Amino acid sequence: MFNDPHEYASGVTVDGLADDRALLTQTSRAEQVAAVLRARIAKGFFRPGDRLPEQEIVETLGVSRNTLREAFRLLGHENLVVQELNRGTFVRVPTPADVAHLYRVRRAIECSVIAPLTTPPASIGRIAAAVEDGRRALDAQDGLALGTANIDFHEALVALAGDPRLDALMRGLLAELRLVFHVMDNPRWFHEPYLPRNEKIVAMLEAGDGPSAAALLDNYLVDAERQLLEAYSRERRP
Amino acid sequence: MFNDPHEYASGVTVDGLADDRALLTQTSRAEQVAAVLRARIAKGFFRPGDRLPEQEIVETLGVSRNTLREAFRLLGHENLVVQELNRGTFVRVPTPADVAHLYRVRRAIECSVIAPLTTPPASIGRIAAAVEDGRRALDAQDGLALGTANIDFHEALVALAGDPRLDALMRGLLAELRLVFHVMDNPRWFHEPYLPRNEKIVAMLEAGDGPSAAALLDNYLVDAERQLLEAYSRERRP
DNA sequence: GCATATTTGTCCGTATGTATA
DNA sequence: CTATACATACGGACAAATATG
Repeated sequence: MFNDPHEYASGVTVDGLADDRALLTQTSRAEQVAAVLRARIAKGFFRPGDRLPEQEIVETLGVSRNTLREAFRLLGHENLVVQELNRGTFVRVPTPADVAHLYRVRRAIECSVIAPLTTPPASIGRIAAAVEDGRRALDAQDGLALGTANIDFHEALVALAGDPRLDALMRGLLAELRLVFHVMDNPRWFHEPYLPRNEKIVAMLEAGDGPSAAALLDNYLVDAERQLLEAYSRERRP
Repeated sequence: MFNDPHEYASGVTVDGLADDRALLTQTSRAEQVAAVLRARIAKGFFRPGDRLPEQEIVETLGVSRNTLREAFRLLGHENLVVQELNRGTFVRVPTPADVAHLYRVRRAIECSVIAPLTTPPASIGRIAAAVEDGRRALDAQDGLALGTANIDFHEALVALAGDPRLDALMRGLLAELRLVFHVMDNPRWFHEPYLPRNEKIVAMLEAGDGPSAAALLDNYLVDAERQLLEAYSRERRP
């Protein structure tokens, strides 16, 4: 098929196109398995502290143990699971120190993205849309959707940098933060008080005032961290 | 010629690799193997673009393919190697976009650590020591030691946060940044102009003026990134 | 504390597919 | 086009550590 000369339309150049084939379908089994497990963990099907039994997962997914173990290594490096030698692989149970770390990095990253802005960013639509989603979720008393909208908001903020690797870093932080909420008994309305602040940040960005938006966001995240740590140490199951 | 296994690994040396087998004794085999390869990459024995031949490494280190593949997954997740499906594992060749990303995160993290400081930090000794090491290296015309001292300086800065996970994050960034210098022809004296700035930052921290130190560091890193990107696109081998 | 069953850690053999000379 | 070397993935094996009764 790729070698059939009739496949080529005259006048069209495909020079170097083959180099990009790697971008199409090329993903290893281990990555695919990791993606499946990552999704299960994110949705809370696998809860923090749960052991992930090799044999059972191997039989369910129809992959070999070696492949699954490669996937475990990936997730371990993402801090979504911990691998205890000769004991197995467990969904990570974040410590308060982990929470502090996550918020520390979030503040540094998110604020550094918006602080330099002096004009309204072109792609502010996605940010505003996330806030509106949050408002609708709040009106509909949908705590889960409110949490999702909040995550979208912060991912959209970081996306302003136009740095795909920064997006990936942020996704990892938020994925880990999700574990914190899965540990808590009642995380539903945690994000409620922060929706008005999100709206104010959008307004400041639309006014081209990045520094003020960053300052507000910084305070916001400090407050959120404190509130979360209080609730976390109170609610989390040992 | 066709049967010589070394023919495949043209440019890759595994001489002395067996010496590092002593490191294989503490945690899981995969982590140990990853540590060995990480060290080899950091020191430039494996250069950016080099393929890491599975069979040869397996034979040299005396571990199974499965274990080595787990180690490769770890290194891939650290962005030190790229795994091209059915082609193999290669030491990563950073792009200019990667350099920009690394400096973006460095600026955000490092500045966020020292900006809040209002009193001289207790553990400033390690920072000052790194600067002094740099001064000695410069006097001794030792470019390699100068680079090492510079890395120590920045790691010590981040260590002020007292966050082990932040230290690990920073180590990863600097490990990847090392790849950039391994690609360049003459990175030896790149850090020279920044030693005086390091000294000034130490002075500001000793004066308890975190915000000024952070501002200086931010400018510093912007300059370094620009200079590095210029030199990188000029010097890097294709 | 002991014996047993289970699970993990690691290695090996092998079949299949892919890329390259 | 063929041949070859290599990577991918699977399955089986066994020792070691852990969990269980």
